[in-house]
Amino acid sequence: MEIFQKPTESELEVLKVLWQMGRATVKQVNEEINKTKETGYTTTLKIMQIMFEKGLLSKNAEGKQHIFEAKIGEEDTQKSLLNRFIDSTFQGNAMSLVMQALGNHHASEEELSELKKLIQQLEQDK
Amino acid sequence: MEIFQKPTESELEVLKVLWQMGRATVKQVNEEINKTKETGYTTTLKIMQIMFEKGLLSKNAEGKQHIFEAKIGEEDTQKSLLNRFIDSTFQGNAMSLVMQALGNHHASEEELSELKKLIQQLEQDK
DNA sequence: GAATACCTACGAAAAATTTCGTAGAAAAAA
DNA sequence: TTTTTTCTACGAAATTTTTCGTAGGTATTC
Repeated sequence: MEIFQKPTESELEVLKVLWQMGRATVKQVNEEINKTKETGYTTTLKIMQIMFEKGLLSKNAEGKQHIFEAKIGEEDTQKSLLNRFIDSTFQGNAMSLVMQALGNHHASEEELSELKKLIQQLEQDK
Repeated sequence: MEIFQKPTESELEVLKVLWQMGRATVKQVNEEINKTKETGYTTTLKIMQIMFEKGLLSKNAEGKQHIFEAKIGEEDTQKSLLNRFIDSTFQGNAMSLVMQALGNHHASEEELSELKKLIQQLEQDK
């Protein structure tokens, strides 16, 4: 599941919107992105066209407009980007990343107990 | 501790070497980088000069050569990059990143018990 | 002290990414 | 049917990042 090339920052923004909405027009994606950051319509369009060429998105003509969908899954992409990030920033030391993330971000009780469950599971799989 | 701008990929490579070596000449950094990826000496030099201008590195003339040092710490930088990464890739959901990292990477027993200790601590700090 | 080796400075080319203007096609409104 | 609106396509400019060639300076060697 390491086939696709790393999406750029802009591409990732588009993917996030599409993962959330499922399928959307350029206009919709652009509007969503504009909640965070001002960007022209044609800019978003261009990014999405490039992503289509790269195979990151699929297109579907519906009348004059095109409906886009992400062709790469959220989890897979996160996984792949996470691995890269661990290598590039944490020297491959995943545990160090885990500890830092846990230390810096507030975790609810539920989350902690879920985490404990996962750890137990990992311990059993020895 | 969010003052510095995000280092580029190349800059991060330089930082990694300097964090490991403490202080080093361009030549040393370049040699280290070349173990992974072929890069010309002047390329590395240029990157390091830019980093110096940005305040990411400090320089120290010693004879004709300059000794460089990282001015930003490894942990702080990791922390800052990690936050950005969680936002950009995991929608701000740190727990989701933790779970994925744990699931995908093998953890030793020691690491797991260290992790459990941290969790206990977090639970107490409620 | 001339030749050689070793470094840095600088600028500019190359590559990758992002942004946007303009043209033109399709649909909707008048 | 003409006008207006709404989209996409395309190309090119702008920006950012990376790469490298060349010039010039300092130390080392002969």
